[in-house]
Amino acid sequence: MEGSHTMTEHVLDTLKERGFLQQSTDEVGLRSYLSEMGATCYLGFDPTAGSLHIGSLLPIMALKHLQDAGVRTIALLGGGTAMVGDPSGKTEMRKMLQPEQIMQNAESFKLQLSRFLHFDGDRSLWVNNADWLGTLSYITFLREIGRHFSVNRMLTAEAYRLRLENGLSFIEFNYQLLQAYDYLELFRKYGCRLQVGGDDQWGNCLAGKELVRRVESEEVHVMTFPLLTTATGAKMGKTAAGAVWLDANLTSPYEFYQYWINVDDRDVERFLKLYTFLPMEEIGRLAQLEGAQIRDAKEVLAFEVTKVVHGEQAAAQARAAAQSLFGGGAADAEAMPETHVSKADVEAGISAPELLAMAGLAKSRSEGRRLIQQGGVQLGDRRCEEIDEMVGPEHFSGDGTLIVKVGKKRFHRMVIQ
RNA sequence: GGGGAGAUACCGAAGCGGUCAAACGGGACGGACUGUAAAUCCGUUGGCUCAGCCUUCGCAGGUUCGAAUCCUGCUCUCCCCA
Repeated sequence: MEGSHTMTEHVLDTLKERGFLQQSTDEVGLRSYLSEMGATCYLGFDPTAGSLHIGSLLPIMALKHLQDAGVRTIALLGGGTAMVGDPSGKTEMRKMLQPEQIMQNAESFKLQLSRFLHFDGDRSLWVNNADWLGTLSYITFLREIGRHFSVNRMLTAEAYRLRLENGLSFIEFNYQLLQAYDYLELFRKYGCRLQVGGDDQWGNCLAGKELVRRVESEEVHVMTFPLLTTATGAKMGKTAAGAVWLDANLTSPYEFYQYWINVDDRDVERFLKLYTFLPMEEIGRLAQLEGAQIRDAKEVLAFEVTKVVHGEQAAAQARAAAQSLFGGGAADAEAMPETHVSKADVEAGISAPELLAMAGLAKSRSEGRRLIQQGGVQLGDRRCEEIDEMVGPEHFSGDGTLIVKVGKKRFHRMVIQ
């Protein structure tokens, strides 16, 4: 099963060795399917947020691997299913979203995804399940699809057990049927025989597989990816500021890069395999590094992932900024987040806590005040000692900028305008 | 439809008339130590014109010198029975 003829390695082996495979149905059948011409797989995206975040990046990476191996990929946008809401893994019903909101999210998803998957021609498709779910007739749906689902069976599923304790509304109980119907639809329309997704979707995916078998008497496949938690047990991609988004306007390339630099030592190898396209030999070498040298591996990781998401130029810029900020040099920090302040305000003097609040480095002046009291604030190259220190023109350097540092690694640039 | 339980700060959870800006735990943040890591230790964690003041304990009223704590109504959640 090793077969190290690099060029012709089977995608399934690639995915396995990089740690993508969590569960799959009939691996032998799946393997041969993926080798067929015209093999097609789909991945669903839930447009319940305004942007994709790191959590969605893992399946996207997997999809890239599949695409590179010649598999046709379909990105399914859950415009219809988002109207219902997936109860999997949730302890309570999530807020129902407004249709307009969903549509808007869908648009930005498409834009973001097109960075990774090129929706051109027939190789990579973009579909929205609102197109077929939206026009379903309730009675018809119940008669054709609903009758294939056993409530008894659904209730024994792990995904619902949790909710049985806290209450599960009927609308959410229907989610699985709709998702299953998606698979049937894509099988019929595109001959799609593989659905991939996060492992929390295993149950929903299987429901689709079953449905296709019952209705069409055809075997289709399911493959899931692990749901990552960091070595410290936290959910992937969560920071103090919230999720790590793929949208540069929500999480700047610099912050994005920093997220990866700050990853736990124990996660480096795993993440290199999953989130970069570096060859395994290279990753193996980086994984050998020990002690402080692990930082080099983290730099490679951060650079590569940032490159995948934001492009090489942004990645290089983020790296340069990080190196100058943490390497001691006072070099340029283009990629650092910045805030503009008016000349008049600066001349009048801005209190230090106020400045922190303006820059978003503190949620309130009180918080800024506390940060200063705790010695966590640096204005330019001097530590701010007094909570009522006034920041005026003399704090800014010749080019009218002032670098404010909070804690060990949050930098912000104030610019006089 | 009937009966019961409950809604406290980011989360979990104490408090049941004053000493409550609200115990404790987790998380997060700051400091020390380091390698922009982990672990550990110390500190912080409503707002403000900050040794003082203002607004918070589901929402709206009420009792009281005084309410997160008592009363009334409302909203929501959960459980049991139908």
